[in-house]
Amino acid sequence: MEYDKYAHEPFAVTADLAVLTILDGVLHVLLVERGQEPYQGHWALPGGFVQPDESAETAARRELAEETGLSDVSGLHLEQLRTYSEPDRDPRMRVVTVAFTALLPHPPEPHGGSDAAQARWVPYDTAGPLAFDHDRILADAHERVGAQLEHTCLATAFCPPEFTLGELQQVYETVWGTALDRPNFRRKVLATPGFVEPVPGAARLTGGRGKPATLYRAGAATTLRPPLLRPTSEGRPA
Amino acid sequence: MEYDKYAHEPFAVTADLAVLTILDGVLHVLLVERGQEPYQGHWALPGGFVQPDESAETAARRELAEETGLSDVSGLHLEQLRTYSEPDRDPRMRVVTVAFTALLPHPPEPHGGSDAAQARWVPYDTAGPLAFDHDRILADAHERVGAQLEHTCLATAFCPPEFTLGELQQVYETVWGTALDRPNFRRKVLATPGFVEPVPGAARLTGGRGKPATLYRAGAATTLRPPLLRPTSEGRPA
DNA sequence: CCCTTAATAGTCAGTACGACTATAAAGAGG
DNA sequence: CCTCTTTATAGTCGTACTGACTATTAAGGG
Repeated sequence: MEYDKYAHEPFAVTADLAVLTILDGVLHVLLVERGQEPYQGHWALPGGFVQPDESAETAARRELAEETGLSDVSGLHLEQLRTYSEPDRDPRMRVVTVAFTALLPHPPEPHGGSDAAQARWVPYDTAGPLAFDHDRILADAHERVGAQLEHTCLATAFCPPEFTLGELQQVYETVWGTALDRPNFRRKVLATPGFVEPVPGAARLTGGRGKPATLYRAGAATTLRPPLLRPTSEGRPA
Repeated sequence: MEYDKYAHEPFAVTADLAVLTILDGVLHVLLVERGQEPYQGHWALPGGFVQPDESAETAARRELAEETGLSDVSGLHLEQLRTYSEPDRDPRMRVVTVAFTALLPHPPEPHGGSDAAQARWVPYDTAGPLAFDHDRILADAHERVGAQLEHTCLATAFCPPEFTLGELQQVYETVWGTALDRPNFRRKVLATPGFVEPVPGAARLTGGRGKPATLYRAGAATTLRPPLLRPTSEGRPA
């Protein structure tokens, strides 16, 4: 790195977030409506400028707290996705964006955020054309999360502290968009030590219609060996 | 993203590279010796400032060409690793670094690079304390490449256009640091459609001592389904 | 009281995998 | 020229895992 080259051009650096959650069995993403040009009135991923004293991670967590109104975002899953730096991705100036993915269990109502724009949970499939290159960022986030489900215990990040195996399976089915065989999924999950552990208490009391399910907690494991691969569905180009 | 917040602070953006290759069965990384403060005389990952008209990817590829002296870097594997943005990672100013990994088959002698510093291939294990947070970047790159070998056909990027299965296996063994069973490795690789394809010509003529091996080319596949998992070695914390 | 719903248990054949053994084809050294 | 070493390649075998099922259990709804 050559330092005397500096002052060539300053970059603005932002941290943008693809905040995903599952509402009523449908994958949702948190979007904000832009209150100003460019792309005024368009929907975009929440985010903001990285401040002088914070890292991109810190900025992302701060923005996440502001946009969702969550009081405690310290335990939430936040992961760097990748950085987008094409010169023309912003019509106004040179902006480099470090994108993050965040996974929420049962999300709160986003209360407009601290900024003028309003925030809303939007079904992933109907997240129309977004501002800037946010369509691509969102697609990258979806693909990344889908891939992570195969190799990590990340799925529990979509679930509340205590959950049933049915709910965990729904996470996989929702993100992957495929149906899974229930007994096989159960066998696989329980055979992975540290993925989930049963809650000593009793079964679920919620207004479910069928047999009550036992509740589980996230275990200590983070990686899935062997992985839980999504159905080949032959279509996936190798 | 709020634009009127801009002008708060300019960031310098650099693209740094963890260029890996295998020399004599040992994983090597390309390092440059810094010619100026800070960290003058220390070794560091090659890299440089992103110019106004280029993306981080473009800058990384340009730096790669400059440092390695390769005339054609268009076909080489280059992949974004992650971005490092801690406020204090550079003692001089606020620098955000987009890190990349690059994989080379048979590398050329690095001829000092275009910048004053000299460049050299250094065994990964002896890549001592590096400047800035480059130790961490290098470790992240190693871990990422190791993980990619499990799920992608990336290993061929370490090999010349035509290679033997023994050479391909050596890539896995070198990066993972573990020995693999040769017949099983061979069975697995050949059972994955599109991973490698035999070269119609004859076997290798090189001065090998044993039975000549058939030559293979990289196939069209990019992902490995099912994955080629590294030996559990029980030690890996799940 | 029966039907529906959902959770959980269990079966079974095909496949993948790890650990081996065996054979083939080259060079090295006497 | 023969043998030993080296490396590639072929094949075996028992275990574990997977996908596709069927069966049973425990709730709620009409």
